[in-house]
Amino acid sequence: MDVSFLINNLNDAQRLAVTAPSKAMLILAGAGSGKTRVLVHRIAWKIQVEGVSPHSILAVTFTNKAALEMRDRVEKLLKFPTQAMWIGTFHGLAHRILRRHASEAQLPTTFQVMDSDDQLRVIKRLLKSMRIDDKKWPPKQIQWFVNGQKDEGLRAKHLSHNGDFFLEQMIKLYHAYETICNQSGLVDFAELLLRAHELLRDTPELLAFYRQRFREVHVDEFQDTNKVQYAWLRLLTEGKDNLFIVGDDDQSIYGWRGAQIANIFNFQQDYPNYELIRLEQNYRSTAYILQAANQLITHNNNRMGKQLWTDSDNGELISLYSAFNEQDEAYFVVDQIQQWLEAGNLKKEVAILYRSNAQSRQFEERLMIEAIPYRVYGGLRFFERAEIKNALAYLRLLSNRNDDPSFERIINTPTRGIGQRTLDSLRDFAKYEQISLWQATERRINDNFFSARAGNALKKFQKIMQDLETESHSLVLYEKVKLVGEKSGLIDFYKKEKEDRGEARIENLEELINAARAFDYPCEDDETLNDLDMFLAHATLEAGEMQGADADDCVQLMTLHSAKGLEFKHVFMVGLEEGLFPSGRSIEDVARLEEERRLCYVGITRAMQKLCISYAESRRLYGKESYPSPSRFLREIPKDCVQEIRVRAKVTKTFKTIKVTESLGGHRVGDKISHAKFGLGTILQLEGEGTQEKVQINFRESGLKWLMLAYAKFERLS
DNA sequence: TTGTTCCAGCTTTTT
DNA sequence: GCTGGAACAA
Repeated sequence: MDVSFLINNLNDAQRLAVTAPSKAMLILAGAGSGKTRVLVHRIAWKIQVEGVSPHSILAVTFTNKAALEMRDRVEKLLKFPTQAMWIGTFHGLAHRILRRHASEAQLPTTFQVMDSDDQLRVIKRLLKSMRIDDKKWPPKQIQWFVNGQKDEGLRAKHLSHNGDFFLEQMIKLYHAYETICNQSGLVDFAELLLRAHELLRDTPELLAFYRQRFREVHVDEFQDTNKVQYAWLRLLTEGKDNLFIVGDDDQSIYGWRGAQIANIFNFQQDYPNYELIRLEQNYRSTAYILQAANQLITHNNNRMGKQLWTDSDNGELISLYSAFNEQDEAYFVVDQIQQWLEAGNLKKEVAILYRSNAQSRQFEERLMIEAIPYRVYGGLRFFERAEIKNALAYLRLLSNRNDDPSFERIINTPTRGIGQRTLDSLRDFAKYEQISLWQATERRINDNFFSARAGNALKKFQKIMQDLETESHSLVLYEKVKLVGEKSGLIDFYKKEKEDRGEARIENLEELINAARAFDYPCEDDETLNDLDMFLAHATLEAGEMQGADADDCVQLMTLHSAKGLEFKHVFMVGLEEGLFPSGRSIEDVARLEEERRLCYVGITRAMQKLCISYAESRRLYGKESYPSPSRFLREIPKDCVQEIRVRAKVTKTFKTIKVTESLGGHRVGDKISHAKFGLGTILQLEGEGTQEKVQINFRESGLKWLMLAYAKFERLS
């Protein structure tokens, strides 16, 4: 059989990686070097050439998007279905294993997955019930602590405080949190991984089964794995060394959420016979862009070392724009986008990348004014909307009455006259009797504990759930979802809301029904899982996959983090200022600063043809004006890749209200001055009034700058 | 129960 | 400077 199509279009390094025998392989794949391609072809090669059963393939990614893409491309390459292969995210696969072996993992068969929002609610509730001051013990911090420990593979019982009061309290809370989760049958994201690891570690038959089953284990973005994820991979492949990992230490940008680049070194130690292949040929960017990226990243010490190269031309110089403030920056960027579009290019080829979400607003406003369609990534996703989460909470409670967080969420949504007092009483009783809120409600109703009013309200709620139970029994999934919308009173409730808002919510609920109708979970023959539970888990694990097709031609706005893995012909990297990028919180710590630099590296390497970098000399941040200095990363990019851009003539249009004058505070255009920091220069423009007086100076050493007259330290040379 | 007001907090984000 | 949550009054 002719298998040349599997290797024909690969370079030498890629071909080596694809055709290497089954053993520990470390593929260091630079940005744009075709790593997904290698993974996809490798899987296809194993099946097509070496006769490995699709059943024996495991491929793990971090995002659903990446998993989907891999599945898609393998399918296109091999031209046969990929259902039998386990291709998915760490969390998705861990969930799958836990569902199959729920009882061995000490979970109820109806266990559900909590997202971070649910998790935070549980913690807040917990603090209340333990009468702990949430000012002194911020819920976010506790969440951070718990997840951090779980990422490290540690449970509360493994931790000791050694007399440290803070730790002691944290451990106590961690413990209490574990108890609640277990009672309610809830599993958070970190727990999925931890439990799946413990399950395999402590159940030899299962471990043996999965070790035997997965002959080829592939991991994408390995630099982002945390300790538990690595331990899980290690369990599955120990002894057989059938672990094929692809990663790029220079693109590790998730250290703050537990990712350990050290896992690459651990891998080298744990699999001493590993083979290393570097993919250094870049097929994405022009030579100038690559040169900038290469040079920037050499400023990091903690790296394995890698030099990207390309066959392509130098391309255009990287543009650098020094904006006068954040509005000027937005004006400049949108102006450049218009030029790009006038030249006959597409909107979707353009991306604006920023460090923090708050920066998007200026660009949105400007794009809106110019009527250029755009799309902002991030923000609230479909399954995270309040109305959707409310409907899902009814479904969860339907599946599992012990799900207290869901009970809390909907007991009075829509309002049915169950007030704080009633709830507090129920909570206390449930806590005292160690039963769920649902059970507490039942018992209190039977005992006629409450006043007629509160009691009736509770009975009403109880009846809703009972009716749902009996009526939904014979229904298919989407009909159940539909029924919940009606019976719960949510639809009626939203109908009464202000028109726009309520209408949108009802539309979303209808969309949820559609999602349920279309839901089709990957099912192997041996799996007979409850479709409602699977749908609910899907909603949590793939909260973002409902977003519309990105086929629309829009300018793309996103953070640098979410740009990883994507590429655009024209990239704007904005806000390169000390304190913003690198983030002020990372400046003091070398490791964190290096992560910021990698983030910058990721940003640069997203660009295929044209890269524009900008910074503002003044920026409004948290309501007050700041005067940041340009990012240190700018100095780390070689000068000969960069050209400075000036478009003053156009930009003054934005500042119609600003008075441009010939002289201000005794200074005149054309004056020669000397500045304490920037040295000698000439005044080019003066504008503004009062405290907003600004002066533009052309410095001999450091070029054009706008300075605030009130702050600037310079004197006139006569 | 709802609307108002005040106050803290404020990278990055997937799962 | 904006937002979300909590505390408070009507």
